[in-house]
Amino acid sequence: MPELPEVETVVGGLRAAVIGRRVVSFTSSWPRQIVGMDANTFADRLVGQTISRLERRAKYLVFSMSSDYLLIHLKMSGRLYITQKEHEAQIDRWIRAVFGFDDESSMCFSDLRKFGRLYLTEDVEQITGRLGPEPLATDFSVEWFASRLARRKGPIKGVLLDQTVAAGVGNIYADEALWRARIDPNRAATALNEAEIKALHSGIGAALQQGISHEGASINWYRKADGSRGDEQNHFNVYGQQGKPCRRCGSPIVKMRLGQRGTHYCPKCQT
DNA sequence: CGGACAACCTGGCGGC
DNA sequence: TGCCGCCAGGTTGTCC
Repeated sequence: MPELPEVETVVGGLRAAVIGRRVVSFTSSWPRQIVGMDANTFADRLVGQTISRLERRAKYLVFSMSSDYLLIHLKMSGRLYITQKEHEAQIDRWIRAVFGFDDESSMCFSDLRKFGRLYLTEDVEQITGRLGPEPLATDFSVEWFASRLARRKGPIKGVLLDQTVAAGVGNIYADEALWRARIDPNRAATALNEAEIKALHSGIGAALQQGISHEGASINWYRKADGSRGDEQNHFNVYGQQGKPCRRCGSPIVKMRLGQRGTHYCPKCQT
């Protein structure tokens, strides 16, 4: 589920509620979500720390605490909600962890598929160090992007999903970016010319920006921090649009399998 | 190092 | 209805 725009939306929805909050309790019903230490160690170390900042890095939420960073990755089905203590149980069926705060509110981590992960570390780089630049920041330059593509023989679609290339892009926004750039997802990354790389670079930015402006895509599990849905799913050009006419040329959108991922594109105008 | 693929989980959906 | 297989916004480990 959540890619860069969804995580960005969740971060924005949580920030006001968590900044300045001290963690007074932590419970987990699925300890395997905690990476690198057992649940008791995690809880003991976390409780008492105060949240000073909340940022997004790629698809991670990064909470700056008194002496550690708390990182959360939502993977496919993770949700984060702010709620009052007495309402925790009724949020949804898949609450795997609850962070209790000093003002009686809680942050609930719901995760149907149990792929989501929690990290507590003094050194945030240990977890985010291998990620590529933020695709919406200026250090994600066309030149840098081109240099990364030049050493990848495989299909461009797969390269867009590589978090060391465009950190935060996932399956939806990769397909949408390729449609915007009119590039066939099967094309070898090394075969793209300068104009195509430039178009793809700006296609990535435009697709992500549109996702953010619609507060993410709620196809299935993604929810905002207040439990409501995003709207981006109503604005897709290709993702999930198989059989429907291309908004640009009218010919039917096709879904295929590329790598292990469903891939949506217009065979007529993406070449 | 790169590529291919299985694994991690649960639930929804289409087909029979 | 019921069962079965397939699919899903992601990453990581293993093998070649």
